[in-house]
Amino acid sequence: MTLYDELTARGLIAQVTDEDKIKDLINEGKATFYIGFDCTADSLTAGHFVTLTFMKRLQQAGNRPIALIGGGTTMIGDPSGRTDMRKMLTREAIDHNAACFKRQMESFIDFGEGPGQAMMVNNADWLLDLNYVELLREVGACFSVNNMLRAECYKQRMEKGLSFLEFNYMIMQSYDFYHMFQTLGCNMQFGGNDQWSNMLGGTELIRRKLGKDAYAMTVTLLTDSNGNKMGKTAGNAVWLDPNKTSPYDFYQYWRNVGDDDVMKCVRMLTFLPMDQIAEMDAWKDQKINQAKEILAYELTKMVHGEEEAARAQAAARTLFGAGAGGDDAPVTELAEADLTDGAMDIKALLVKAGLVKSNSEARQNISQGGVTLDGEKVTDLFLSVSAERLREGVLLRRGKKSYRKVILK
RNA sequence: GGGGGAAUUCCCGAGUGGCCAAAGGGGACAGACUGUAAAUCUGCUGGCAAUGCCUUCGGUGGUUCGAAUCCACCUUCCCCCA
Repeated sequence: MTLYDELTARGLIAQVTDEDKIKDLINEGKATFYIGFDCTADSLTAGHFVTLTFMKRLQQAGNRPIALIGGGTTMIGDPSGRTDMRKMLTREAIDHNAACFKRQMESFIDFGEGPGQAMMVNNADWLLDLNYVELLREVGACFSVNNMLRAECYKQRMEKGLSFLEFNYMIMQSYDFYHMFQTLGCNMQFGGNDQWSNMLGGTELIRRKLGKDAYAMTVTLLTDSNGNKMGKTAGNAVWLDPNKTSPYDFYQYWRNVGDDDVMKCVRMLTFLPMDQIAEMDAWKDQKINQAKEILAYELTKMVHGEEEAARAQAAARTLFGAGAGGDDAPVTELAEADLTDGAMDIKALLVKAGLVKSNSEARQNISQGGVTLDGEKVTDLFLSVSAERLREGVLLRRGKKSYRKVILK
């Protein structure tokens, strides 16, 4: 099975500019492809996951990835899929975020100087020095505003308002491709499907300016069966940084995907062989939970390593299985200073363990019967837990899925 | 350049001097039912030493016994005309 066929079978390819050329290019490992990252946060998210694994697949076939950090474009802000304007970040913040991204990417992508090894570049290096009038003459002339306004990415914004700053995002992104095509031999751009129109801007620019062909390929956006983007819980991103989203929570996110979405995720995100996936496809009802476990395990392994994945899985199994052991539970340590009169109020304990945000929330969860302490339902809002008991460690659980071991040191 | 409008809690959106911690919906969270799923139903949704107190309705000042609501200025956005 060729790489392209596999990508298609996995449902990863959304759109391509020239199917035959691209097939040939990537199957033969002849592509030098770039993908842009808008570094608006200090960690990649589960939303970037498909893209990262896609990059990895391409690299494994001998293609050379270029990870482009949008140090320059982040200063403009991509209006795609947004109804509001992005915050503008300082140069320092962007640099910091870029460094964080690279560290995380290194567990997927092989960076280095050799053939096929990935490189990381920052478009601030060329965008920030552009001269306005020169740019207008050089590339501005190649863009039709009429066409740009028809682009999907601006449609939404046409109703809500689009600043000239953001309108230029497409031009900057196109310029990136044009620049790297010439300086790095980058012949293909790759990205999320929401980037399609911006990407076409680049191939178009290269054709007009240089009379050469460059290609673009987009990856299917990972959405659930309701059409919502995946990789978010409660409006917050699921981060790849273990300090922002613990390996356990990361595992749980995938363990809890809807029935209708499991196999799609397995296909798109894991590196399991296609025949194994075909077999899993037949699993139904109760057995589908096995597929979810495999999905969660595989992904956690990729991001946090085998050891963490095994721990998260063991923790989940004890917690949701028969025994309420909890030896693998995430631990919160308390100090004597956290106690008042040699004991701790149950609400304070919940807050301290990070299971709830405030005492009020704790009160609510308790009165709704959602809190258990060592497996026993807490009914007393003013329950006080003694130091002795805390010293031995208690298993605190809120709702079905959040729990923590709390121990006094 | 001229004129008109808007900014409300996580989001959408009501409220136009006290009855407002602020309707309604969405989302989130908890409970029931389940399979750690979905759907459904119920509860809940600013904070706290909690029949009370504190902070919140773009920002800063002001009027008033009392302001999300009125006034002034500022910021951002939208619409119409040029």
